Amino acid sequence: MPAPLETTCVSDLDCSSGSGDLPGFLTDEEDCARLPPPASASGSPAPALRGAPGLSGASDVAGAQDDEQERRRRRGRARVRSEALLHSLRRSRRVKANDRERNRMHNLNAALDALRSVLPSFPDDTKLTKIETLRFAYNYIWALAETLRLADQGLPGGGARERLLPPQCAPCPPRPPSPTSDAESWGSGAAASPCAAAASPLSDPSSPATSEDFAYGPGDPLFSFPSLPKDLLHTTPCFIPYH
DNA sequence: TAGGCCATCTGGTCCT
DNA sequence: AGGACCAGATGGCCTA
Repeated sequence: MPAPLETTCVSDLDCSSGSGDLPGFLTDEEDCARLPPPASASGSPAPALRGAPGLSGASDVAGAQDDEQERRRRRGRARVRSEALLHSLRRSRRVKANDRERNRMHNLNAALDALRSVLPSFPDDTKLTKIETLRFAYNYIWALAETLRLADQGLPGGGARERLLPPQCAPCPPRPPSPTSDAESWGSGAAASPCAAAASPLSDPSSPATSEDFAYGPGDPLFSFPSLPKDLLHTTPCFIPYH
């Protein structure tokens, strides 16, 4: 539970807390500065509290007490105004910050949607989660780069790119779900990761690709839905650092 | 009902 | 000083 907004200068003794940036009202500090020191502090009544001309005795004391009470009331009202303004100022800044943060996250989500739109689609239109989108994009880029590399090596038969990457297929062959957690598979490095074996669509990255290495798709038993997306994304290369 | 995913709020930190 | 970025907290929704 987030801590509630703080207020300052809540104590009668606290007249130094910063609220001086709020224009148009008497701050606590100013309020305190204008008031004479308390009688208890000086040991004698402040000069301003001394009797007005024509007053003496008990009425003199009563008048001083009234003045002190009035000053306390004014100081209290000023403090309330100060705190209310400070609170509203903080509140408005917080609301603006929330708005910016919301907008920032919307932009981030829009970028993720744009990324999803350029990734190979699944037949059932399953929307990838955020983490799945990032993993899939990573794998997809890897597969495309690998495809280009193999094509540049002059894979026999021609049309290597078309054979390697059917348009409706995921870039990497799905594997049975890994028993290890994401954190384990992501945090242990590419080589040691259970994903490492699947990091390459080839059983051996150094060996030439065969059509079987990439031959999967809607006709492939491994290409079964709806389990594919999550299985694929849980078991395909996981090189994005996870912490 | 537990767990996953997500949106939002919030306070802290860094940068301009 | 204000904005961007980040991570933690929280609550809602959905699914197995």
